Order: sequence, then structure tokens, then C-alpha cells
Amino acid sequence: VDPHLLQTFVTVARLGSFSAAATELGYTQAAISQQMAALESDLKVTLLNRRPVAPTEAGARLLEHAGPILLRLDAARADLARMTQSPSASLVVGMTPLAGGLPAFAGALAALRARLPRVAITVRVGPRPDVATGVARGELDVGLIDGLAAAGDSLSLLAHAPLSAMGVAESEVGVVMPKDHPLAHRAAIPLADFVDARWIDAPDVAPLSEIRRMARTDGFRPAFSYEGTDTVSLIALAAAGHGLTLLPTALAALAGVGDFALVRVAEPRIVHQVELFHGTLRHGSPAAELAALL
Amino acid sequence: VDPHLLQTFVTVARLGSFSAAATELGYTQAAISQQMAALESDLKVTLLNRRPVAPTEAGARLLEHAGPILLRLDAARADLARMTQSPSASLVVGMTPLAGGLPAFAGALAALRARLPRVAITVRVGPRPDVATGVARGELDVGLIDGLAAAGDSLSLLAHAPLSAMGVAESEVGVVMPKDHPLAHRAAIPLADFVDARWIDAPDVAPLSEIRRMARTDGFRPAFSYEGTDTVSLIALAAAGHGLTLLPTALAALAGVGDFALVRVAEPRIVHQVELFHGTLRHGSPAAELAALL
DNA sequence: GGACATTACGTGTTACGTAAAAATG
DNA sequence: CATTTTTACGTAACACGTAATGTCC
Repeated sequence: VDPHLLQTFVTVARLGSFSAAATELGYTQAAISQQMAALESDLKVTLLNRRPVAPTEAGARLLEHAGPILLRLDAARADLARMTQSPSASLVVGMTPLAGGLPAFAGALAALRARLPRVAITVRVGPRPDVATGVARGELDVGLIDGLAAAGDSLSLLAHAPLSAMGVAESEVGVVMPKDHPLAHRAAIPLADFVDARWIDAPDVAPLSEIRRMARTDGFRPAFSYEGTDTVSLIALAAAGHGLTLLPTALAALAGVGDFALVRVAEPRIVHQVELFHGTLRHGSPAAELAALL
Repeated sequence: VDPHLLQTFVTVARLGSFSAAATELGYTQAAISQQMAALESDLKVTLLNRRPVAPTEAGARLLEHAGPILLRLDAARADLARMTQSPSASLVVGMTPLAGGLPAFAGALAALRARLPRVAITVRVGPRPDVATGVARGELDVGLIDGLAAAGDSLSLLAHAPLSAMGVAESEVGVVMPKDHPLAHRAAIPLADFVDARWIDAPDVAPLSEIRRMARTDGFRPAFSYEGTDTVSLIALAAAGHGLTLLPTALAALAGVGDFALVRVAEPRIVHQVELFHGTLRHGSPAAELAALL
């Protein structure tokens, strides 16, 4: 199982096209075809259906493995690179949209600037997988990721890579809905009551996939998609009745956009969690200082 | 980072010799030399000191990554193979020495034989890493691994591979010592009190490395080594005063070998835990049935 | 000097690109 | 029929083995 082949496989699967993958990876279409043939003959399974190009059942399974494997490979390389290079005088922080706006984090950054005035600090916001990947690859020094977790648990999104994590903040979650929604006056409602409601899927802010995971159901099908990352817009959409969305109460309350109701989730006991995670910290590096401050 | 090179690297590191690695892997010494040169030039780091051959600091770091990566690679292949092949009519269980002898497990096996009389059951006992590796590679259908964990925690040894685990049994632990040991009459003693005592290191049964991890110390240096897997022998050694050892009370009490004292560990709150773990279970497979029974 | 790792060099295999053929919608 | 994948084939790079050279105990 050559990582090279794995990489083109995930690219092909993502783009749904040999030719497109060839362009992106800088190969010929023919090369891609040969690589996929080689991979399939190595594993003795058909991984892709052609025309249209889509992963088979086995291919889908392989995709689940391929990501973490490639990530770990990158992480190993990045880790060794970090050992060699001199500790940099800059700090690049990656975060998901909802992970920002933490008082604790802003405070720690301020303290860091006081301690190490010379380090240039960069904050880069992106979707969850990109942040995780960036940290594993060493492109980001630390990552701040938010997500839903069971009451006591941590996100444990680091299972796929050799990263360390620490909880930074925790908040209750609530369903955002128009003020005139029939359930708007209730204080708390079991999440299950909303399984068949109209939901907004905002993959980069409040992804329904996570809600499904927490509720252990296949429900919560998207009726509306919001592909941006702006919380204010999302809340406005929910307030206008386009669909429900689940947000941390701390954040939803903060955004004073128009009129909306926020109903706490009574059950299951889920919380919105923010975690800081990072690879092996080099003693004395800005990232290590920041982690110590949180 | 070619897995091929990674594999020879770990082999070279393990054997401490290019020539020996060449023999084991079926290559020429020259090939090994070239492969290591290629890996080092790829990563731009010296990984091995020669004469004697031993990993450098960077090499040691890479070794920490290499194991999990290679394991995951094997696991992916095994997972796809399991999808393709017809569900086998046999069940191969791997376990660590102390994981056997569980009433619950024996009962589940009996129930399994009643439900599926035709399946041939094989139990294979081996050291922890071999069991984990075997399950990840699909050579073992399920693994039963024991180890020390903090009171509420699980072993979480599955972090390196895409495996699922479930707790099966839990027992208190105690220090085994001769009956005439000065502390033998005590009911419970903090583990820290034994940091500088004579300890038996039995890597395959009661490894000191794990005790160190639980106690968060560098102490517990081995004064005696027992490389077998037989609990009775180990207890006899401890009873004869060759050194202390830490065993689950359930098991130590069971072995009626000679005279020995068993002093419960007062602190930290650690337990001996047995977990069943496995890759993706195929519906209807013997392994799935067994997991359902536990 | 002996055991072991490195370098040099020749060879077979692999992996890609170009180009033609096949297949699918 | 157009788009896209597959196959055929030539070439360049690669990886290994043999053998010679170097190096440390």
C-alpha cells in the first residue's frame, strides 16, 4: 500500500474524476488510471466505480483509513522537521470559526505578547479538517478546535494523529429558532424532538453530522445549507425561519442579531467544547509558552 | 516517506545492525545501506549512528511514529481483506498472559460454542504488542489485553490503531511480597513507598514500565528480571524475596503458591483492567457474536 | 585483520508521458 | 459524438545485487 497511490486515491474520490485529479496532482490522466489500477490490483478489490467515478463500499472503507494514514505520515515528517529547525520566532494559530472569541484565549494571547513581544502572531481560520491537518503537518503551531461532546468528555478528535490536546472552554448548547416558533417559549427541550424539523446544515460552523453523532440517529436531514462561516448570518437565517441550528449558548447570546429564541437542549447532555491541540512542543517555543498560559 | 524504508528502518533499529536486518528482510547489506541513506536524505536528518548502529535522537522520534504508521497500513489492508473474504468459520483470540482466567470470558466462550458449535476456536497467548499488532493485521479476530489504568479510565491502548475496545473485567491490584517482609502486615500502602524497593521486572506479565507510568516517576528500577509469562513462577519468585511485583488481587489470591503477602495499593487509585478489542466486526462473524456476549 | 557499512556500477523493473483505442452517456 | 477512462508502448528513473572500497574496533 504505497502512500503515493493512497494520496491519488483520496484525490480521485474527492474530485470524482480521474482527469481532475490528474490536473490537481500534476500527472497525466493515464498515470492516474495506472495508479488506481495498481492500487486495486494490490488490494485485490475494486475501489472505484467508473462513470460516474465514485468509491465502492470497499473504497469508502479505504478512504476512512487513508486520511489518518496520510496525516500521520505528514505529522512524522513535520515532527522531525521541527526537531531540526531552530525554534521559530513566530506563532501560527489555526482555529475553527466558533473557537475564536474566547475570553480565555484572547487573554492568553495578550499574556504571550507581553512575555515574547517579538513573536509575530498569525491567526488562520478554517474548517475543522484543515486545522487538524495543518497542525499535524506542522504548518500551524497550535490549533483551536470546537465541537460537540458528551457532557464530561473531550472532543478526542486527535485520535487520528499523534497530537496532544487540552480543554480550553466549555459551553451549553441551544437550538436557535424564530421567536414565533411554537416551541420558542420552552426552557429546554430534548434534542430528539427536533429530529424531523427543518435544519440548517452549516458544515463549517454547526455541522449536522455532529448532531447526528451525538444523538445517535440518522435524522436531522438538512433542509437548508449555509456554506459560510459567519455566525451572525447563520443566526439571522435561523431567526428568519429557514431552519434550526445548534449553537453554544455563550456565543448565540452574544450575537445580538435581530429577534430569535434560544432553547436549551435538555437531553442528551451535550456541550460545546473548545480544545487547544498541538504536536510535540519544543521547549521555549512560542507554542509551548501559549500552551502553558492556558 | 516510503513505508518500505520505514519498515527497514525499524528493523535496523531493533536489530542494531544493517547486516542482520538485511538477512531478516531478505535484502543485501548494500540495499539496506542504500535504503537508510535514501530515508535520511529524504528527511534531511541523520537517523542512525553507525558503529555501533543505534538511533539518533531524531531516529528515536521517528521510531515512535513508524510503529503506528506501519500498523495502520497493515490494519487498512486487513480491513479491506475482511470485507472481501467470506466470514470465516473460525475464531482466533489473542490475549496477554494475565487476560486469561476470566470467569466472564470463559463463560462467553462457552456460550459461543453453544451458539456456533462448528467454529474452531484458537487462543493464542503473547506479549501485549504482539496481540495488538495481530488484531490490527487481522491475524487475530479479537484481542484480550490487560494492563494498569487509573480507577475510572480504560486502557486506551487502541490509540495507535483503528480498533474498538470494550472493558471486560476490572480488579484491584496489590504488591506481592514475602510473608516476612517488614510491610507485609499492612492492609494498604501508597505505591510511592516502594519506589526504591527491589522490584521484579516481568515485561510480559507485570512490566515496571507501566507502574512507572501510573506513578508518574522514573523510579521502580528493576532489580530482577523474569522473562517468562507464568504467574505462578512470578509469585514464587516474589515470595522468595527476589523482589516485589504488582498483580491483580483477583489473580494473585487465586494462585495458591507457597506463602506470600499481598498488600493492596492505597494510592494512586489504579486498577488492573482487561479489555476486549477488535477491528470492524463483520455482521454474523464469530468475533461479532463473541463481542455481543461480553 | 575481520566484521561491517559505504560506494561504484551494471541490470532489470517500475512509473511516467505520449498516443491510440475503447467505452459510456 | 464528445468526454473520459483504458491500453499500448517507448523512455527515463529507480532499486536492487554484485563487487570493490572504505572504516572502525
